[in-house]
Amino acid sequence: MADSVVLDAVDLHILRLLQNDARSTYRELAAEVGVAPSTCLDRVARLRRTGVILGHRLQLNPAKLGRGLEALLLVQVRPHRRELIGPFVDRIRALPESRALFHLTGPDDYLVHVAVADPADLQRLVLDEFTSRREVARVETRLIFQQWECGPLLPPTPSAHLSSD
Amino acid sequence: MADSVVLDAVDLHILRLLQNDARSTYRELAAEVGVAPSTCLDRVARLRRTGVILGHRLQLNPAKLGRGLEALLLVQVRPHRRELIGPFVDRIRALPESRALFHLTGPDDYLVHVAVADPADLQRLVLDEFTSRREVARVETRLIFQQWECGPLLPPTPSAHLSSD
DNA sequence: GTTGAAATTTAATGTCG
DNA sequence: CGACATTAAATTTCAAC
Repeated sequence: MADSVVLDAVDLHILRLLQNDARSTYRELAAEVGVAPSTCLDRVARLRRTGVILGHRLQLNPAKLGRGLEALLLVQVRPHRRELIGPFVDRIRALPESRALFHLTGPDDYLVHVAVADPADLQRLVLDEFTSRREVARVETRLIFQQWECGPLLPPTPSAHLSSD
Repeated sequence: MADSVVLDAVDLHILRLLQNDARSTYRELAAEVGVAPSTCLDRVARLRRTGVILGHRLQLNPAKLGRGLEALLLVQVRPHRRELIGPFVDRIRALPESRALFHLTGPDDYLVHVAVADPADLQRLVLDEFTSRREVARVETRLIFQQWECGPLLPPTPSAHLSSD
C-alpha cells in the first residue's frame, strides 16, 4: 500500500481541482473534467480508499485566533535515544502551540512549527516547554516573517502514468 | 480585520470538530455541539466571513503520488533585496516539488519544504533550481525522517473569550 | 453514463430571551 | 434587537438501472 497508485488524466484533473478548492461539488468537478458526476464520485472514493487522499483539513487563520506570531524551533535532543524521543514527540504534539513537527537529518534533530500570541508568549513556550526539559540540549528560534502555500502536489511525471492511445 | 474575533463556546466546539474532519455535515456538528443545524451553518458562515476559516484543503499522501522523499531546504539569498527575493519566491512557489515556503529570521533567509521521488531527484532539484541560481548563496538540505500534524489550532486562552454568566 | 430517490445544504420565516 | 429553531426549497450525494 506504500507504492504509488496508477492515476489517469481524469484522476489528476480531479486532484488538481480539489486542491484548489476541496469543497467543490461532484457536479462542478464533472463539468470541469468532462465526465459524469457519478464518475467523479467513484474516482474520489477510489482515491480515498487507496490512500492518495488522506483527508480534508480546515485551513485556519492563526492571527484571528490570537496567535499572530509564528516561529520555527530547531531542537537538539540529547541523548537521541528511543526512550527519550518517544515521550518528547508526544509532549510536543500535545502542546496547543504546536502546528507541525518534523524529525530531521542534520545537526538539529527536530523542527517544530509553533503559533503563539506574541514574543513574550514565545519566550514562555521556549523556556517552559523546551529548554527546561533535560533531554533538550539546544533550541534555536527562528521567527516566520511570511509563509506561502505552494502549488498542487502532483506526480513528478504525469505523462508517464498515462496511456497514450 | 487583523484583530482576533470573539468566539464563544459554540464556535470553539465547531472549530475543534471541523479540524478533526472538515467534511462533517452541519447535522453531525449540530448533534455533537447541541444546537440546530442552521445555527451551525450560521456560525461557520460567520467564521468564514470574518476570516477565521480561510478555506478547506485536501490532505494528500505524497508517497502515493511518487514523491516518497521529503526534505527541508535552508536557503540563503544574497543580496537579500526586494528585487531579487520577489522573483525568487515566485519561482520556488511554482516548482511542482515545493509544498511550503517560509521567510525567516536567522542565518537562513528561506526554508522550503519539498517532496521528491528519491535522493537523485532531490539532488537534481537542489542543483538545477537552487544552487545554479546567482541569488542563492547557500543551500542546506535536511531530510525528513518523519512528520506529524499537531492538535487543533485554538485560541490561547479559551476561557478569556467566554462570558462566564 | 443516466436517472431518480434520499440526504444535505441553504435561505426564509417564526420565536424566545 | 440579536440569536437560535423550525420549516421548506434547491442542491448534492449516491445507488440502481
